[in-house]
Amino acid sequence: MNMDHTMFENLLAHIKRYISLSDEEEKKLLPYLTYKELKKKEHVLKEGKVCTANHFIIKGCLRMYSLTENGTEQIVQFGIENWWITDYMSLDTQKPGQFSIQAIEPSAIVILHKNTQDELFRKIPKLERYFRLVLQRAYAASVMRVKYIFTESGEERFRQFTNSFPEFVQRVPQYMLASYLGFTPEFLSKIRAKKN
Amino acid sequence: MNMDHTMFENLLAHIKRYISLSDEEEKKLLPYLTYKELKKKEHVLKEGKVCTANHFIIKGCLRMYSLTENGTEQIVQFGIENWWITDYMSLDTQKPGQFSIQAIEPSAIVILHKNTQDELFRKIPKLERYFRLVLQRAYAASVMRVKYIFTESGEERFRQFTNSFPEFVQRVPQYMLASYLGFTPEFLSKIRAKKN
DNA sequence: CGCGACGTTGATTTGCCTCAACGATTGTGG
DNA sequence: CCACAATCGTTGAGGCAAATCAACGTCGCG
Repeated sequence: MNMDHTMFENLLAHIKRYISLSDEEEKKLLPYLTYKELKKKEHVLKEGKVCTANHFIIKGCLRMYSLTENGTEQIVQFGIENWWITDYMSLDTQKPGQFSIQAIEPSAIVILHKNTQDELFRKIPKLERYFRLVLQRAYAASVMRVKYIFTESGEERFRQFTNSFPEFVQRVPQYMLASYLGFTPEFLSKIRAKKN
Repeated sequence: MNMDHTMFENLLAHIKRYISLSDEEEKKLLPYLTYKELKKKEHVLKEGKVCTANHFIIKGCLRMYSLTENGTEQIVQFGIENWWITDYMSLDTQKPGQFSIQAIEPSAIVILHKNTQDELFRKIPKLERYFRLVLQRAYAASVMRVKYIFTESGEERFRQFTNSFPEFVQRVPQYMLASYLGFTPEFLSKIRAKKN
């Protein structure tokens, strides 16, 4: 693990997009963060476990997913650089959750532990604002997603997603993209065969 | 309009579920709030307009929806007593939004205006925490909803929703419930005809 | 090299939609 | 207070988007 002091720079830069942060506040913040590198396919959370942390992605790509009755995996969220990813439901209730979180690529994350989070927020109350804004955007995006799921066909959603995130589509296997968009890999394959 | 000082009690009580609030802070908060009563079918936001406020529901029931290409309405959210409802996307970007918000029943709301919101948060920083927690729950619920949309059939989603919110199902017309759950009124009617 | 993971293609099936016609209920103006 | 229209829910026939199942090609990796 490459433990120099630049590990947290991406996160600090991200925070400063939303709020100002003095050098002193930065220093206070760092002890609450843990840096971790993840191998491809490594999990940070497994379905049925209590979620104990929030995860900021420095590098790489993670997915949050859930097992369905027929044994397949349903992806509900992807996370890439500069995104926070966690099971907020389990994190909030501290009960076993329904989601697993796993690295799709070799990745690096910063971990913010639940058990010290409130103490951190007491020391740097501004961070409440930062996370409020982060969550507001995440929620807005999630509501938009529900709208698209209901108003657009699978094919339309695929085309829009590809147009919006062309570089991301290259990074993940097609069967994961299909799962995230809510249809089967076979169907995605047929869409691509048509117009291409 | 019944303008006595109890208008904001529901909201104050809701805030105090998440954070403490002194009498003095309460007094500082009140000037930033506006109380409004809504007739059935009255709008607080129309698609294509910039969203300028967040809305806390004191009484009644509202829906957020969007017009589809074929002219029908897609409901993306319901709100009842003690819920905040707004188009966070438009509220954040201050660009025209994709959603309308309308009272389904005669309702009463408290309005928190965007243009004074930051000033309020500067006076009572604790409120950042309150909204962070509110948004965290809303986001968690939205992610769960996406999961159910993808992993359960329409019929299953209807049964689960009915079991989870039996009293709410009574309050809204079936065609709105069908829209929220992502299928047609005809289909909902056929589900009910089966097992009943 | 050989195996397992991933993507493709085709045949068939199905969950839900569309369209249309028809009761029941609500509400509104005369 | 009634008449009539509009709104809402129901039912049935037919159609379509996407799922399922199965077989096969290809590539990367141990």
